[in-house]
Amino acid sequence: MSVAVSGDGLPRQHARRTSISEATVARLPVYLRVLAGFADGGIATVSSEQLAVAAGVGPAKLRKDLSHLGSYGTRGVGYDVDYLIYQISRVLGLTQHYSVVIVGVGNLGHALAGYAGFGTRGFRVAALVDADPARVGETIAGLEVQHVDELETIVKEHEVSIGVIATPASAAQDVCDRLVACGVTSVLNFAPVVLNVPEQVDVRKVDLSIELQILAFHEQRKSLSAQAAR
Amino acid sequence: MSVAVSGDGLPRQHARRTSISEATVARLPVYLRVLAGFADGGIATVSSEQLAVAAGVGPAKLRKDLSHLGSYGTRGVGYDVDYLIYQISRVLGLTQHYSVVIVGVGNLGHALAGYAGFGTRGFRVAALVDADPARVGETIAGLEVQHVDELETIVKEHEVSIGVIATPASAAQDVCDRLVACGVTSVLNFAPVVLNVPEQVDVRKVDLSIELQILAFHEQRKSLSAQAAR
DNA sequence: GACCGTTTGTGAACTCGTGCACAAAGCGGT
DNA sequence: ACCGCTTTGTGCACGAGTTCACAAACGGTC
Repeated sequence: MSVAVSGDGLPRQHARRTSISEATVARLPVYLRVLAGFADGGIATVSSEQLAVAAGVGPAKLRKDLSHLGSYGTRGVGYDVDYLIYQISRVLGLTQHYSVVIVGVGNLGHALAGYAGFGTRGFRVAALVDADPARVGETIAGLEVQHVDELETIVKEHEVSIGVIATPASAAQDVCDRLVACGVTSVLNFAPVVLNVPEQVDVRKVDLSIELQILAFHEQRKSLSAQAAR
Repeated sequence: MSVAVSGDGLPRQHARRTSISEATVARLPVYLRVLAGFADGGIATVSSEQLAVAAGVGPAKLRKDLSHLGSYGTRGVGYDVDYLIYQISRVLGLTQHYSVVIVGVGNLGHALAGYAGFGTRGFRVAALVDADPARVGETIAGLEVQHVDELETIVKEHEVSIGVIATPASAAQDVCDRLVACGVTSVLNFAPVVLNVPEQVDVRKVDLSIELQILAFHEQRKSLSAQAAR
């Protein structure tokens, strides 16, 4: 596998040596979690078959995914669990540390602040902020809630790279703009709006309402086909 | 279990005659929300261009998506907002009512119970259950928390069709099995595990940890390419 | 060292989703 | 009734992602 030779002098911002597709990147964290489970169970080696079953994908897809980040398996044997964990962590960038700021400390913000997933694997919640003065000063999960006016200061001081938006829909775009303005380039959005951001900023959205509606569609499809079969 | 394992090359594709692709279905709720905003603003007609911008997709993709559910636009004019809302709602199955049970009333369960998105558009939270006896009896968002042992009774009585799993990872598969056993065919999973379910059951997962790790990957990619440009 | 069963890594075919470009279709003005 | 402007719906080409199938590679055994 050769490293991409950039012959174009054009300063295109992405599509450089990505070579790892978005679909693969979305699955790597799953593999990582499954592997961590194997490691805890004292298993030193896994085959693509075992890993695939545990991760809920096909063995071929799994092997192709892993092949995109190098040849780290041993033919006839499988993959060394610890080594694979290290490699995936490295590719995902989890060997670095990322500071996260959570904006909006409503029901959801509370839950997020207490979520253990943030603490693990290189993520650290640097601050919690809210626009409601009544909430400022409250301590949640060992952090004191600060006012949203402090946002710029906080981002600069803690070198925040990831912003989590857990505000009402009406405030989300404004908060997002402010985050982007002070240099945040990754946003995780829980508000039910489509955020408008410059090209270099990555936004991932988590939207319960949408998930429910997708499930509703399939529910209807199933009940319709059951009816048709009658 | 019944999940395809080694050898059998049977593709577990659950689509029978879905003339609407999964990718399109995932976008329809977004269109619906944007359209609702237009309707609130008193706008009666929108072009694919306007809708596309507001929904964050390309105009061609939007038109193709809408064409999959019929020809509901008028050439030279655009789409009637109210009529399109009705048609998308119908296709998504939102004209029916769905009962939801939320399992696990920790931080996240609390937030979900209070989430307004459940109340709207045909979804009703029928019950909240938890395994912790200390939590049983507590009232959240107007609902009394019941013990998880009541799960089967609740599902039968309220004709629950959608189960939301907000338990710790260790309990998720067990809860899921019980939901499936009493007839639930759609599951929204917040626990960080890969659920094993029979073919006819749809599972959608929401996983904060995975989203963060995907963002981390892109953060790293951006910082690396910035370094290379130097 | 050669053989054997196992498992990886990957070319190749195939499916699915996206973007382009344009003809068909409607509306309003003359 | 015609013309010109606007916008939809869609055929087509392209690219991304998935699955298949198999040769190459490896450890263990004789």
